[in-house]
Amino acid sequence: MLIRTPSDLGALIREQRLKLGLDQLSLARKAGTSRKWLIEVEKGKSRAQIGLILRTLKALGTALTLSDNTPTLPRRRRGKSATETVDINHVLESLKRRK
Amino acid sequence: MLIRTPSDLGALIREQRLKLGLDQLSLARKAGTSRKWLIEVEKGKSRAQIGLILRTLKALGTALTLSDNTPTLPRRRRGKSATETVDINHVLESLKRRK
DNA sequence: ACAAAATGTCACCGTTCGGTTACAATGATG
DNA sequence: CATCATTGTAACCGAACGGTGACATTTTGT
Repeated sequence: MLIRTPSDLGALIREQRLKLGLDQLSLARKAGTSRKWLIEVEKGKSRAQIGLILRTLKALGTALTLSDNTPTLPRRRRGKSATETVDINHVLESLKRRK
Repeated sequence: MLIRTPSDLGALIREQRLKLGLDQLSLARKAGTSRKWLIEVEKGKSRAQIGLILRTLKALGTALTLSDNTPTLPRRRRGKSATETVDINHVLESLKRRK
């Protein structure tokens, strides 16, 4: 998934945190930040510092890569097109959050 | 290439800027930042704001993606489950811990 | 070598940061 | 219901932010 806005990033951080079964305090400690900061970042804080962000991603076992956005020709998937995957974590997350 | 530190990011931004034949002032204007800020970012400023970073990357025609480095599970045979990347036991474990 | 362009450095300054601490709200479990 | 864990909110405050504009240095082209 492409990260184009701070909100995208916050959502992914939260998603990954929950995927690992960490609460905010645990992750904040692991990343060397404060829980307050993590809360704001997960909400999409646009002025958060890149250094803390990268430390947090590292604590989550992830890293960023740069994707060239130059218009590419549509590419055909190899094999069955049914390889479109379902994000089971996302599904479970949605179920948990239903009111 | 993986972006693990602010210096990694700065180097990539500079590289991409030069690749496009832009000078610092042009890119700064395009991204809605100042030249001073861009200079510091290209040098690896760790406290640069994520929002400005993302605007800059957009102006460069790029975006970020998240690469998951969590230890992967043993490979399975090719076929449907070959694309499965979720450790269901881990997920359930996580859910239990939420009590 | 010279001029022009690009890059780097500096001081000023209002704004915002992020850690800390405490407390409230939400939610899951029994 | 009561209890506990998790998440969200608030005020305080020294430190750093990022824009501006001027100047210095380096690189580029002729």
